[in-house]
Amino acid sequence: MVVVDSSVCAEKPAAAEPRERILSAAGQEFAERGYEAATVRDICLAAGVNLAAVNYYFGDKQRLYIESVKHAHEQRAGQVPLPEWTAGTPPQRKLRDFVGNLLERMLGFGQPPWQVRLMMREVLHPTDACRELVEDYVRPRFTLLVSILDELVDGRLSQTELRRVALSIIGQCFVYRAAGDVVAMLVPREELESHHSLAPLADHVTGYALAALGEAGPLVGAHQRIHQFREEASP
Amino acid sequence: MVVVDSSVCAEKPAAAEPRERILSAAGQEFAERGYEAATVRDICLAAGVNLAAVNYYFGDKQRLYIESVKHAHEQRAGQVPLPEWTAGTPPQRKLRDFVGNLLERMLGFGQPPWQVRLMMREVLHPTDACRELVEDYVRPRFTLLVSILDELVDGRLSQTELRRVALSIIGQCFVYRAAGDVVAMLVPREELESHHSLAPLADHVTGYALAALGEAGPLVGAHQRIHQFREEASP
DNA sequence: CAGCGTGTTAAACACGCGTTTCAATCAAGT
DNA sequence: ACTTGATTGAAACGCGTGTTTAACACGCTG
Repeated sequence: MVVVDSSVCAEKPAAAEPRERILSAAGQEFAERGYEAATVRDICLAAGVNLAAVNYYFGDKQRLYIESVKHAHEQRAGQVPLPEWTAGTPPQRKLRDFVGNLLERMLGFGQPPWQVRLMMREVLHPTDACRELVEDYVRPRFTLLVSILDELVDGRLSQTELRRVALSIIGQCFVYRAAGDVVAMLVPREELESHHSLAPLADHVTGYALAALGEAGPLVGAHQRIHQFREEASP
Repeated sequence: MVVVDSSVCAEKPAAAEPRERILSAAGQEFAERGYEAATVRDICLAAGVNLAAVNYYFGDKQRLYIESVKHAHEQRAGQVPLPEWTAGTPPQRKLRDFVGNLLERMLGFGQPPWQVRLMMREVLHPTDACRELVEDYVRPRFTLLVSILDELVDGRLSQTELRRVALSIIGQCFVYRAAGDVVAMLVPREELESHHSLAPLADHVTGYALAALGEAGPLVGAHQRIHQFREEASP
């Protein structure tokens, strides 16, 4: 009967602690087992709170799920901000930065892996609560990528074609995260590391795109060429 | 207590009917709702059989799931066979055929969409039962693609680089199926059709790869160029 | 101190699930 | 026609789930 919204908790940082713990535990459980298979009991056990807490703070399981997805996204969003570009930054460099940024967020080095996994579930089977997440978060990034590509080809491709190229770039990054387990079965063990480390992947995807767009030489025999667009000391 | 295996049903085509119906209904339910959310009751209701039938034919829910995944795969496998190539077929043509074939299987035109959706779930979260599916089915295709690419660049790329390119190609096709709903949110309504129809997509992916590998001109201003590699009358 | 709201706890509830049971039915074999 | 085994039918059983309840502990206010 007691209605609790986030603004109340923002005023009381001491009381916000169990709420945070529940959100974190719920995110992990939902990401690992899926919505149906994850149980409120396990979540509360992992969070170290009583079974009734989830109902007290969130009302029911579904609203807990929605909040945990948002929570995971908000944590992720601030962690890997886009680099700052000056007016003179060449589009090739922007593209490399964007791809590196995208891969860093998707493969999530040094960050808890369940956050992305949770969002991947939403991508595969969107729920009402998270369509807004696409609007607020995914679309701006997508639009940015399209504009970078537009600058790169200097208006020589239509918007339709630009979107296709953008989806090609995203798809190449996407497959490593979404189908990561299958990828791990397909490539030799010793090669896996290079397939899942950031810089070689980003170089490959960027070089692949630049070559396809005629903004760089073909991939064949051009292994090191795009290194000029890479910042050496990554943050 | 009664053990029933498929060989027995193969001898009695009349008795094989309910088994097939259950498999089909189960595949649909599992694909739509996921393993946990799908209920045996709904499956039996949709199949028009009694609740006890699933236990009689398959033992329990898990074995029904495994069998339904295999069943969906086997149906799919025979439906879209790879085209026959002669010794003189150029690798560009092979690549275009392969990509078209991959997209046709993934986007599944004119075929029940739940079969692919079911397998997508497995790709995202592989279960024990379906790792063999990767070995028997995915790996041969992947190896074939790598060999086509190898023939295309005539040994000028290492196996590691070839695998990366292969994954890039697969990723581009993959994203349209796995993240199809999100893609639908990102591109304008009227453009959706062209993004989800086979020939333009296959042309784009193939052209993108050929351009990146230096086997064709860049995408910019080369809209129609790869049509020479496309068979006009697709089966 | 009494009153009250906030947070927490343990126990219980109602429901839907996978699974089992057992009798009824059907199709041959002899 | 009777027997036998395979198949189907309806009902029930446990069990685990999400959710609710009511009692309790604490801190603050008047």
